[in-house]
Amino acid sequence: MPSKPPPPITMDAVYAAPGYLFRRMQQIAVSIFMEECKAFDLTPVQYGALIAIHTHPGIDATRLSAVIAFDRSTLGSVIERLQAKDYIERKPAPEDKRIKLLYLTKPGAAILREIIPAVERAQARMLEPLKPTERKTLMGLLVQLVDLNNEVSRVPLRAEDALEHLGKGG
Amino acid sequence: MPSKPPPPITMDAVYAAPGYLFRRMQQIAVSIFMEECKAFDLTPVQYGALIAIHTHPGIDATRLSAVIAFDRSTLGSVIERLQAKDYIERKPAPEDKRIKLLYLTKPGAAILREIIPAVERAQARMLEPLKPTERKTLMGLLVQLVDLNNEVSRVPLRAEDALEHLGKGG
DNA sequence: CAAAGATTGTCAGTATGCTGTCAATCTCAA
DNA sequence: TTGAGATTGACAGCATACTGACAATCTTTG
Repeated sequence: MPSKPPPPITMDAVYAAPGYLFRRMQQIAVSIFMEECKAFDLTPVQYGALIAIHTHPGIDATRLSAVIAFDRSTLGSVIERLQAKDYIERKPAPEDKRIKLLYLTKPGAAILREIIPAVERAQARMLEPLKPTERKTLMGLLVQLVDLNNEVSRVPLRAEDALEHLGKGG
Repeated sequence: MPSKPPPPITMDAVYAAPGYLFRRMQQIAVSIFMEECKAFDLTPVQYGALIAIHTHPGIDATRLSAVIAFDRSTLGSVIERLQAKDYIERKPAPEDKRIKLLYLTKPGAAILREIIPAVERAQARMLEPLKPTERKTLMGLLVQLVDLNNEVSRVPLRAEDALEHLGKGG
């Protein structure tokens, strides 16, 4: 009794594989974002960081990395670039000498307000080829999938857990 | 008559945005791939390149970049690494001194055969949290979306067009 | 054939993304 | 209180990803 034959090695299998499709969509999404937002010189990641700092003023880098599902190491350089553009500032935490707290500057808050419509356009364009019902279905499935796979990638903390300290004393 | 109010600036909006979900899923997908394939020391991109060279022996770097939807610049270093591992070899094209043709070596073909089951496991794990019907729906929508957005990102050629030269001359 | 234009592989430069490590600092238990 | 362990930000190192530029080469056109 022969065991089942090995799967064929073809590109067609790759093109239909989840891994390929996710990589390709990410590629397309970044491309559309950069196109719509090119007037602002902000990357998707930098935008995400600004939004998170706006939502949680005084957050530290480690917690920020958890909130935007971003590696702690890489985030350092992202913060540097945002600081160089004068969009954020870092203040030492009084009660803990290790921590530096992150705040939006006035220009940071301003560019965030201005870029939002462009980001909305970008997000809409990514799904534009689909019918409205299909868009809802896709987004619903993706939210589920990301949520249920949440512990897989090395994000150290869930967003909620990461922000416990902001509740007390804020 | 006031125009519609500006959208609220919150992380919730980010978490439900296509751009965020695509980035997150790509992150998770790579993480799962690396986990399942860690015995082979191959990245998803290197795997894709090997598959493509296997499917199209004698392909050149530019066409390869089109086939796997990969930037021409980045592909240079990927090829270097695969060559350093002795998985591929490059031969100058006799009729065009600019071009170097890519071939799998014996070890390259061997590792490809061996890694396939691990890749299959990885691909399955990415969708595991969903029900079978939902997986099919999601993959169907993603194939559509990637296909219809194909010209957006800077991939220079469609896969089919990229391979015209391989038809003539066998 | 010669000049204009396109293609190929490569490089420099920037920005993610990851692992692993480290010193400084904080926390907690003995 | 002191020492073990955890946390924080920083760094080194590797691997994508992208833009733009370049010399070498090929193709097309006059």
